[in-house]
Amino acid sequence: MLEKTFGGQSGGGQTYREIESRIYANWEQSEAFKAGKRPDADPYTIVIPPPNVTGRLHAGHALNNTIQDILIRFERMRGRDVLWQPGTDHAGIATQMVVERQLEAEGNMSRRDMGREQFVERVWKWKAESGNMILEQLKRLGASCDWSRERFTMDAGLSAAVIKVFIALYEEGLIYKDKRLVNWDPKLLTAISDLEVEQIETDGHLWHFNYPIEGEDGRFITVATTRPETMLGDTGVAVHPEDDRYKDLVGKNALLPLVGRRLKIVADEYADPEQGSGAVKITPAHDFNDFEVGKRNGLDTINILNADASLNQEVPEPYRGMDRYDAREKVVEDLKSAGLLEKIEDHRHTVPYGDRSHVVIEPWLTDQWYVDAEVLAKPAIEAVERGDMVFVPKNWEKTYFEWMRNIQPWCISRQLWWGHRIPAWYGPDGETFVAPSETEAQARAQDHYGKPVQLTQDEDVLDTWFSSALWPFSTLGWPEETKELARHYKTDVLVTGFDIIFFWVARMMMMGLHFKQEVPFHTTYIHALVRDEQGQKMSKSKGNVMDPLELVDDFGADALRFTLAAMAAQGRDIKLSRDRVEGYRNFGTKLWNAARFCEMNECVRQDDFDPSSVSLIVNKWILGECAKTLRAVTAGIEDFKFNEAATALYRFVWHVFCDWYVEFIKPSLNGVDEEAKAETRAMAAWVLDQILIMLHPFMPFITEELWQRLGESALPRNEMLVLTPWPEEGPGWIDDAAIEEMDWVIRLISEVRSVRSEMNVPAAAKIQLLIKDADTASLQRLETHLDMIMDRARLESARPTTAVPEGAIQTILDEASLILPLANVIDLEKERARLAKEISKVTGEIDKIEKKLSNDKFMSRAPQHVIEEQQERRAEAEQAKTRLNDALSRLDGIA
RNA sequence: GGGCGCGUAGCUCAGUGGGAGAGCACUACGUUGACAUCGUAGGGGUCGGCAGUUCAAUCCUGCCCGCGCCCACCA
Repeated sequence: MLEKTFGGQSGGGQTYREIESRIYANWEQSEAFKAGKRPDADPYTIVIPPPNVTGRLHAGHALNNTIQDILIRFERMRGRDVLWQPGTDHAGIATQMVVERQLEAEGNMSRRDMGREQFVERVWKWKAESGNMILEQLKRLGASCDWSRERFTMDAGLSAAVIKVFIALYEEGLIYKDKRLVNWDPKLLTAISDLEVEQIETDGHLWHFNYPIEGEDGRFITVATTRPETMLGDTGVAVHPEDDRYKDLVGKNALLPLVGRRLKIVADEYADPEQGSGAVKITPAHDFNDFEVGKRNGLDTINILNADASLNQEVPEPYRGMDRYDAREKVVEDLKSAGLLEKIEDHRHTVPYGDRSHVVIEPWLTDQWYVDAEVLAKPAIEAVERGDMVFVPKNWEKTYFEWMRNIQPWCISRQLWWGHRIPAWYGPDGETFVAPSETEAQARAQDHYGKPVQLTQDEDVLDTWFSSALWPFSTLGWPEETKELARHYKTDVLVTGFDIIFFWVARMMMMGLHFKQEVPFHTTYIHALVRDEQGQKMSKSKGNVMDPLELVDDFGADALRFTLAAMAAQGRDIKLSRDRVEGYRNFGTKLWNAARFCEMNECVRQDDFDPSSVSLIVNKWILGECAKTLRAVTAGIEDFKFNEAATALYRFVWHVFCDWYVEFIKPSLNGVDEEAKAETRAMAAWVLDQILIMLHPFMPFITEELWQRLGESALPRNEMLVLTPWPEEGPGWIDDAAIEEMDWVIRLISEVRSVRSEMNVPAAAKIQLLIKDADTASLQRLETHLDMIMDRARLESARPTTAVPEGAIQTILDEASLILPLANVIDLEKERARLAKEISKVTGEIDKIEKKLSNDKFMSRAPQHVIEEQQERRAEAEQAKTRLNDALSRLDGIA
């Protein structure tokens, strides 16, 4: 016998965590998630977006993995040979930061004191101890990954893939080293890519300085800047070539205050005559635009910053070693005292911040490794143009194209220790040897120099996204030609949020096409971002993080999953609300109790049961409704419309199966017609099974549990639900006549209930008392009122019908007779108001239809069936109006 | 500056070229029978505004208002 609920106090006192981990263990033990067990079936493959090893499950992960798991479980049930490839990402910066923080907290030595080798060892130790948490958390969600194939981006195999790709691209000239301005993070002391820079709107100032012109006493040129401290690195001033104000100054020099350097005044289109004074100071070493201007005009590039953004030896003595912001104040002050500060304006502009360090990024001149993304992007653009890879929703391809068509060189070197070290070695004269190993590099160096030399390996590691870009094939064994690679590449669907289209999707496309000559996946499903109830992006600093694990603890994984699926409509952010999760927990309870009802009534499935053979109308009807639900759920998942699938299931289970079917079959189950009873029992059991199957991808735990438990008391199950085949609709399952008939019955009953409820009917016993005491006058009033009630019911029943109406009409009469004695509690005013309102509503509708039907154009151009519909509607409305008016006048008669 | 998206019930959101929907919240009534993690019923919306296309617009088009996000630029 089933308990009252699945989990919780009335569920045998077991927590969701206990029950769910038991079920999960069973799945794993039976290797249900293992790929390769159906060699004759079509493969279906998803690679997980590898969470950072430092990750802790947040709502975004929960959504992302719920969707993947729905797809995976669905396709597994449809018989495909499914591989959901799991793993984690080494997350260079994030992980290094976590471990460094830990060292700091322990009061141990810093990373640099410790030395590279020891530090990396320490990170590995950390990974072994705590790097698995996120995957354990995915298991709690029910994720059915093939854990036997778990990978890590720094595994030997994946690292080999990284080296191979690096060397191949280097040899093709698509990876190169270059000295240029990069986004430098002065806190983390590493270069970062454009994508890791966040532009943040900030209130700042615009300082206007006067630079004296050399040889022309008293003449100045005014320049403006948002960053006064950079003036110490100025090497020129630019004006527009067509700007008459400055034409005579081009070729002359300005004198840089505080420093005394001569600044060449150059003509360059970059200077915008409309902006400020039209003259702009040029600091090639510390501004991306200025760098280009400097290059074009042969200006010096003077780097005035240290790695930590303090000022270096290139500036006059008083400024040396100062922090950039202290230097800013001092520069302004000094210029002011020199009388060269023209003015200060308030100015709102964007300032670049590091997305991890949250400090202001400096453009800084360094040697870094770059990928020639433009060349790699070309095939990746074409593949999407051709439709080899489609975005769902399609709109995102626009974003993808936009970025890919304007792609910049990708800076892939990072000045970190945790990551794939760049396989480049340098000879004593700086000659570069890119090779798979130091031994190999040595050999090449020997060839080059003619003798053995001392080599030093490049200190840098690769951007984490470099290895992520290879994930769809590196996890399958590439560069080895494994059978998994042959079978599962290309993969089927990539599921991710739009925030990493550039970081990851685009780069996987580039690498996949370059090294496998095929797209890594044929579909990318972009889901919404999860936000909190206020619509804010969840973040720790805002304190609005909704912990999915807490929700799982409180309401079960199924409830959270169903919530996310039901809210996964495309094109909008998801706001996760606890109430909603609770509501879907209740849905699970409802299902559980429907099963409990079936169990109590001995509704057990029959081995040879053919659902299309049923004879009772109610059973024909539920079969049809079930089939319609099956269609909706299947189509919903196939089309990535998870909310539609979830809604269809919710409605069917609760509002069709529980609300109506279960109520309708109670008489049969308690009756004496053994044949009807047997059919109904078998049907109820069969429908319940269909529900469990269809619901399983969404709510795997509760459905699996019910599947097992319901199998105990009757026919044993052949296999676990997780491996049970998805249903196929049989011929004749949808019987339109039965559905129409039952729809009408349901409408009728609802109407009667509505009337009853409005009459405020108390318990039957009370009614009996009232009847005894009722006087003639009130009885008379009630009779009149009864007519009105009947009118309302007839309104709904104004159609010819079979079998049911007699009984239904009887029901109305029964119900109404109960109401009879209640004349005294009827609020006549309220009833009058209600009638008046309905009359005006109906009148309005009639007017509208009338107008439409008298429209010549409508009559000549609208399709015939539409005209007929409208005429029918008008007739119905007029009938209704008549009745309502009658009722109103009778009501007036009572009063 | 370029692009994307959103505005529908008190709240959160579905949805459709031809009769406005769900969940939650709210109100009333109801618990010895699957389920109070429940049931029955009810109130509540000129579908952001204006114009256009159409026989017909909440839906398509344009403009406007409000909100959000992405990219680029910013002396």
